[in-house]
Amino acid sequence: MANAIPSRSENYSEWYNELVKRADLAENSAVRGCMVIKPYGFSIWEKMQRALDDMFKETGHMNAYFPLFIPKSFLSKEASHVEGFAKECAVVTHYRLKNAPDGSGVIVDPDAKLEEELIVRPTSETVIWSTYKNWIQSYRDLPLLINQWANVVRWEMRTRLFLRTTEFLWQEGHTAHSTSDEAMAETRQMLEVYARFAEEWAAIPVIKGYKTANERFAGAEETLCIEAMMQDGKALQAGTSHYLGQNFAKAFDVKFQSKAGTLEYVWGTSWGVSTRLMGALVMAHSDDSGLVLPPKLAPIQVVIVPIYRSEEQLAQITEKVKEISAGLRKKGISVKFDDSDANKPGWKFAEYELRGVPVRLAMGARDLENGTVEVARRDTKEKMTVQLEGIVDRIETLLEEIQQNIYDKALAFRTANTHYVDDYAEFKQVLDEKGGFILAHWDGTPETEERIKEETKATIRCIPYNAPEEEGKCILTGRPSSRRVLFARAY
RNA sequence: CGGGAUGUAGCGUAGUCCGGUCAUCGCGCCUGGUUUGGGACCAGGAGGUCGCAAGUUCGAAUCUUGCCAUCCCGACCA
Repeated sequence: MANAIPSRSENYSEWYNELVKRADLAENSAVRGCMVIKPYGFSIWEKMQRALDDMFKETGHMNAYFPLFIPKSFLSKEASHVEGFAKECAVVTHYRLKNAPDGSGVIVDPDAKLEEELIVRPTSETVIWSTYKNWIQSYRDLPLLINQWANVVRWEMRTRLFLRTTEFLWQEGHTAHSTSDEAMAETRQMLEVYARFAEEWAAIPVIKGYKTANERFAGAEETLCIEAMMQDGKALQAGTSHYLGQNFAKAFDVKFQSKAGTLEYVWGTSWGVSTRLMGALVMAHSDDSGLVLPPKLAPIQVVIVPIYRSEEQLAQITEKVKEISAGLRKKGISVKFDDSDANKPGWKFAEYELRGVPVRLAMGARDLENGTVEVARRDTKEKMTVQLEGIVDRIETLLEEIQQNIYDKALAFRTANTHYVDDYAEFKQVLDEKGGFILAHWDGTPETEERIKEETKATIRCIPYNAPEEEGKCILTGRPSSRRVLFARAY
């Protein structure tokens, strides 16, 4: 192992950083805090986009595109929204450059100052609601179900590839409804979509729940989220869906005439997932040998490595491989045949493990003779030699098995690292010694939540949907509580 | 922005205290050959304003000053 990446146990965050770079997902760019998503990484993101986009369409949404720039005044219209977003934004103040008088390059032309500054969108509620005002007059115009795939900018202090970058890619859904109930139903529905995507595609089990008032999206009345556990026990918010009430409708004066003839403000939602999901994918499944990708999101699902001593042998192998590839492709399975002679088989094995290719086939002289092929699965690293007959069906089944196994493994890990705690001292001890999720009682006040956060760095990730009614006492104050909430240290 | 550290080839590094054949080594890259069932080997080769700018000196990667950048720890966050 000449090029081993750091191990998870030694230094988890270094393992993550190295893995993202070495597996060719992304790298830091020349621009502070901004990353370059490389082709291999981007093809995973494309698969995520495709899966999510299909689900959005199935639930009746359409894509549209709104401006990158937002007039500064828009951001002042929704009071709590400003509070949450006005701070870390990129601001365009000028529209022209000119040559520096001393020839040292270009400078901003001071005469080209904008009348009103433009904000590079940190999220698009404001531009979109200002547009919706023109689109909505009647209850017949509702519901309005729009999504946009876009980039946004948030001027974060410290960045990490995929997890927190200054510019990131995401999708943001923005819907408008004639009733509160319908908006709330939409909010829930989209959280379900996210949960289904996380579990069925990314193979990441998630906990669905409500954010506390402290953690709520700026401008939302209710924020729903899915929370995932990473292999270091920390939580990662994988998606959010917000019930906006009439906040943005009021801020942008978006009203509709009801069937009864009354004029009412519309009800809104917004929901989003970002390239942060890429980080979640890496941290949830991968191991010390590299990425472990769920087959449904893997850019290459099957790689075939020939092992040969002569050109004739390679030709024979290639012929067999063509049959297998054709069969796999017919089933929609992506295959790569790596017959480059730049590297030896051993090198290729390690390389494709690093890149997380779910299934590897190796074929050599031995196999030609016996009519077999070596099948290796990335998730368990098991290898077996199997007959060529029926190989395509076998691989198809194997891919499904791997998808399921990766999910099961993540779920087992989460279960093993979720603790029920009833005492504050134990709470701190579990956090420091074991990490993971903690289900504990909380008195429901922001003050208590804040103090626990300050003292332990743990936050309330969510109030789980399915939290059973249970009498208990707040771990900090001892005041009564009727259900447990989910605490964890988070990304 | 506060605290700490680091900038030497595409990447990772030695040398910096003590100025003088010191620009070192590994990976990668190029050429040719032998190899190929778990990260091959041999031979040859290309590649560096030592972060930038001043200064001290006969002489600076090394000393001084000032910039710039990056990383780690905080405050902020999808």
